[in-house]
Amino acid sequence: MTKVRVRFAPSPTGPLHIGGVRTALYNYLFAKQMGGDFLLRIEDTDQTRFVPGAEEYIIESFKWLGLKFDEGVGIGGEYGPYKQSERKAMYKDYALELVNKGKAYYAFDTAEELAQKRAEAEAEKKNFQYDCHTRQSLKNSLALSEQETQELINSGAPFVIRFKFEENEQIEFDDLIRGHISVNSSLLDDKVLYKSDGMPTYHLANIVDDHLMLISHVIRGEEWLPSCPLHVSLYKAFEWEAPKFAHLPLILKPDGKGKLSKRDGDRLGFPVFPLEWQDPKSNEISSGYRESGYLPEAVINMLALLGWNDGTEQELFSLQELVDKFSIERISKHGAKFDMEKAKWFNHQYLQNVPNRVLAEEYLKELNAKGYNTNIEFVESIVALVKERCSFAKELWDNSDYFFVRPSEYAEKALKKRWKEGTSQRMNDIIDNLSKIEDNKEWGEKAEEFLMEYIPKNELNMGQIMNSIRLAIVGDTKGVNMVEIFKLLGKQESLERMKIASEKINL
RNA sequence: GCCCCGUUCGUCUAGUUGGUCCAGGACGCCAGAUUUUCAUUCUGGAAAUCAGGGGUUCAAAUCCCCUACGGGGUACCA
Repeated sequence: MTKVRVRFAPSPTGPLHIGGVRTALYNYLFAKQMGGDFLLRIEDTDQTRFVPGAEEYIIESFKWLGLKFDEGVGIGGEYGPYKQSERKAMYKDYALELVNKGKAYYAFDTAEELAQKRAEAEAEKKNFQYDCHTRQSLKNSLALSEQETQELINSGAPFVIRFKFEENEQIEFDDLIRGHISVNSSLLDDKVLYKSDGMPTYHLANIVDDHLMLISHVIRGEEWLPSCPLHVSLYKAFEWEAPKFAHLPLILKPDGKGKLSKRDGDRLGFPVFPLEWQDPKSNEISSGYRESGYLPEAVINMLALLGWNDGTEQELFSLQELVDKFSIERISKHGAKFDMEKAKWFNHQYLQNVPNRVLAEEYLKELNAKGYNTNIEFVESIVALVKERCSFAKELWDNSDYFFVRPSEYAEKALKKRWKEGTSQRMNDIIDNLSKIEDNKEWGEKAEEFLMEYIPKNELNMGQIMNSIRLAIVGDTKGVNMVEIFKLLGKQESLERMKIASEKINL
């Protein structure tokens, strides 16, 4: 059996779409499971759509995700170059080979002429197609005499080379996900293989490169399924063995219809791209998973499960587990709507596994940037307490700001519920009593002990008093266990805040 | 329009060769418990007449056909 070699082949026309990331991931998982190679090829045959920075973006994205290529752009390898623009010279010979074999032909119709044909057809609610029914009436080497053709070429007239589909032939192939597919060739149009600018189209380049690079499996998005019969026919025309095909379902937008687009992310508030991207022309910024606080492991896990599962109820998989358990047969056939709530849940799961120290170091930087001077041990103990209530590291602050700042105001709702007539006086009495506790490490426990005794003794309501204290110290009804707050804040600060509240609210 | 692919809870899906599926899990939602609060966590609940209609069969989410709907394609773009 030949070695498994798969490729991810994006075109550098902008940031990498999350659907593309999933395609790459599935390629990676399959390759690694089979002990094969995973290559990165850049398909930049359309020079008009080139976007500066896109290629670097793609490479950086995979670096962040932790998916390593074995071969390709940025790595090298013995089947290079891996950028199609650098392979430009070789494609023409292959196109000509097909012409010589009678499998392709020259076409001299200009873009304008074809556009007009299409417009005419559309006016009649029909569809113009360059195919076996129309090609004899168009300007090409099939309709023209050999001499006319030669003269046109010699005169330097621009031409393209088109694939010539045979008439009424069943083109059959098997898709690893969808099974057997059969299409009649008469329905297919004679796709351009070689453009007038001297570049191949995707169709030609991808077949030639996959063949030369010994690609064994083509795993790509469903949008390629309609042109797969052409690809299969090309392999046949070249008399090459075709790779196996697997066409992945698309990722759809969460609401409404259609495939997930760049706009949906910004509209619905979740990233569509792995990394933040600024469009070089419009300067428009699109958010990225990395910048939004997602962990790469969570993104990978989430994406892997969007259209695939291992048949058990397991949902959390490490990359290695995915490699071990992945199977193309278990990929679903239909598109999947992106679910941002589930994405969030995945991140929550993974965030809990990040060591407190690591999170604390990150958080400390954020605190320093905010102007708070503190130490790593203190931050680490805070992280340990509030981590589980966060889905993202950036939520740490909202869940623990009170450890660093005194409340500047008291939440209105909480105030109404937790601070009644006479509470200030009660608070003052409690402060007096707590002041008597020795200021050391045990002060928090001692304070609790005191309150557990004091509250019932004075026939007070436990919740009411504890929550008044919480309101005084935190400024809201949120926060971790009161004793933990006492401990971390220390006696002085805790009592100070209670005093301030008692004076400020004064009820 | 034409071609291709698809269609199980709101969402992601399980359901491999038809029977133990009056359809299971997860996210989300709702309720209860725990927590002196909020969040977390735990327990429970609602939630798909398996797109609809015809077959085949003793038996169909599972096989066949039709319809509807959804998606993709229909460029000298990938």
